[in-house]
Amino acid sequence: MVSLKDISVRCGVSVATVSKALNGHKDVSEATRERLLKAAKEMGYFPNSQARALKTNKTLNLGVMFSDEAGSGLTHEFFAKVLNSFKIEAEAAGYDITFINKNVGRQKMSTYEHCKYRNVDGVVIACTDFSTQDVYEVINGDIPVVTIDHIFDCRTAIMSNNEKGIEELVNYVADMGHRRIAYIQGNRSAVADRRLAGFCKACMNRGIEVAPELLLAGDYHNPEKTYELTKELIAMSERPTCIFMPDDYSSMGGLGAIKDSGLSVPNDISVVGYDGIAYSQLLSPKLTTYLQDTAEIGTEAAKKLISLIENPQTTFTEVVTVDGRLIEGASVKRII
Amino acid sequence: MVSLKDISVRCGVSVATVSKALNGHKDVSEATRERLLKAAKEMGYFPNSQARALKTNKTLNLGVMFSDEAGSGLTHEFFAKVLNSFKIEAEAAGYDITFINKNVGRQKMSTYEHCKYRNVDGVVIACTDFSTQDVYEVINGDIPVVTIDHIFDCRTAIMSNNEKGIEELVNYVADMGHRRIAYIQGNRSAVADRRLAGFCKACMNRGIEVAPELLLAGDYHNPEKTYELTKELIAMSERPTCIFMPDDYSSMGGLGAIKDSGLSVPNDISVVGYDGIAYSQLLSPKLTTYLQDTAEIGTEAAKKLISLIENPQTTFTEVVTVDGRLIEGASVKRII
DNA sequence: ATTTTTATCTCAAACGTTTCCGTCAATTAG
DNA sequence: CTAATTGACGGAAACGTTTGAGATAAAAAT
Repeated sequence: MVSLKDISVRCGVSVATVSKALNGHKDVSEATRERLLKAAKEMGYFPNSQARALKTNKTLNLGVMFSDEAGSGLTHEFFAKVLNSFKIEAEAAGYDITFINKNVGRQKMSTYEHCKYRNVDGVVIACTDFSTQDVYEVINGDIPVVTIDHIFDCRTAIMSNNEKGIEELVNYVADMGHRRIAYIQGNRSAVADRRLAGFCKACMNRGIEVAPELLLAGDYHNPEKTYELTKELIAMSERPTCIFMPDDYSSMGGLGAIKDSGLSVPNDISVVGYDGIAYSQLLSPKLTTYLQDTAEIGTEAAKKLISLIENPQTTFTEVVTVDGRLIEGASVKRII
Repeated sequence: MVSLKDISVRCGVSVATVSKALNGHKDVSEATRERLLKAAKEMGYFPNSQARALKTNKTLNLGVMFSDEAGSGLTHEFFAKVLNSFKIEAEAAGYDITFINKNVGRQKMSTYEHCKYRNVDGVVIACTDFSTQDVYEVINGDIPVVTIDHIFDCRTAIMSNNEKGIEELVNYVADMGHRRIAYIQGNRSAVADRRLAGFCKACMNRGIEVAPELLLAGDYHNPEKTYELTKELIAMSERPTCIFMPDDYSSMGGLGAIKDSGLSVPNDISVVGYDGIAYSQLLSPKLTTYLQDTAEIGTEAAKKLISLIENPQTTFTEVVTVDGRLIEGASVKRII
């Protein structure tokens, strides 16, 4: 490994000068700068990030805390897409991203401790469960943090506009004439709460009664559970004309239940999903759903985080709301 | 930030002793070790990974090179799952993983240069295109490397058994009585070649003619293209009784084409996919496909890479083949 | 009682940077 | 012509570790 020193001896200058030349400081003549740059290139020099970080306390490294009770963080399409755009934006700004977990070497440590150990410049948190000790520690630590889809006091959050998304779907469905609408919730979480709030509010605005028996407690990303619940709904004496599934993926289970019951979508019953994943538009009929702007969420998260890091004095905690877009498929039938 | 020095002054011992105590060296008495450990904990000490790496030349950090012409690396379910299990295994062994790209700070650099800069202990490469200059540099560098689904000379590779997968599918389909089988290829790559080879070989073994007009050049992960090609196949005078789709995701396009033509699966035409993604089993009929053992691939990749890193002298380059498993759905009809 | 071993700890260099401060010559100002 | 300014560069400390070689004292062996 070729170091600054190697260059300095070969060129007969001091290490300090080489460092300054390569980092574009002004107190080095143009002539020597070029000479040193040339030598550096010839010798295949690359800065040692560890040494640099040791001195500067900047690692140009962003931690990603992605957890999920199922442990399948990356397999989750929403997370994967958000992370992907986060990564692209971060990389464009010169930051690397590394996953933060709970052990390094043989030692166990908390996520926060891990962040300190690696000296990440900032952390983005995207979890299904924000109520853990691990999250709490990071939130209360002194590393810049951005959270996704969860609001903590005094921390910047990027929020997918869940409330608005559901509202738009309710309005759409109401416009199609539906009045008896079932809603299968996701597992209890801030996101689920917000969506439910949006549902109830929009129903109220449209004068639609929210019948308790049509408000089912389901799970996100759980087609099996959704299958069961959909069966229950279908078996009702006064069957709903439209079902809100927890998300697109789960809706596959719901659609299966409907098919297995000898009914068809949208003729016998209408269905809407949530997320706007690719598959939803490959089904027939295409699913009417709400596309979350995952690209924008990830990009925004990276931008805000980097801004917090690089301009700590001028950047303030804020909540960024990212709207999505209703995708009109063919899974909702006009009944009026 | 509390350092070894802080502990040493507080406890009245030398920095060296603290270091040794905390790292479990034997030349420190049990009494002082405990005293130091206690102090370290109380003071909230955490080792500085940069300083440590600077000395030891080990970062406990693994680079991940995930590229994809579409730039959608993480969104790709196969990649995401492999990466996920890779991550789990690596973390269990105490390694972090960071994505390697082409710029750090304001500077542009090649992937290999980036690896050197970050001093990753090893790199795993999973790309759709292995023929780039960037891959070439890494392969020819001096960092331990494991590749996924591509074989380079003198480098360990983890291979999904594509040949066997297709062979099993052909045998299954042949057992069901199909003789006129269409095969939509993925885009030109080592994987596509291997699958095609498996297809031809198995057909030959079963005495099935591989008709050139039934061998179509398609794309992986491209439902639209697959839609078109399936339409072409359906329109043939002597229509195939079974179609091999490039992969499960693409097959959604093919299934759409069949439905749009007023035909049904599997009654009018049989279909098989490849990958075994979750969605394929939520369709009705369920897709008959080949489940790649992504968990094993990722786990194996991490194990081999770590082994190369930690036992450079006793570990040799090898090719690990990971078998998958045929999933019998209901998309292939028995016609004999 | 002397020597050897063992256990425990310290010294000090090294890893590759960055950066403040100082030096020295050349240029400009007075 | 002297004094002040500027430009270009070097010295050296510092960041937080690790580690082999030495030091010291206590224990064991002779």
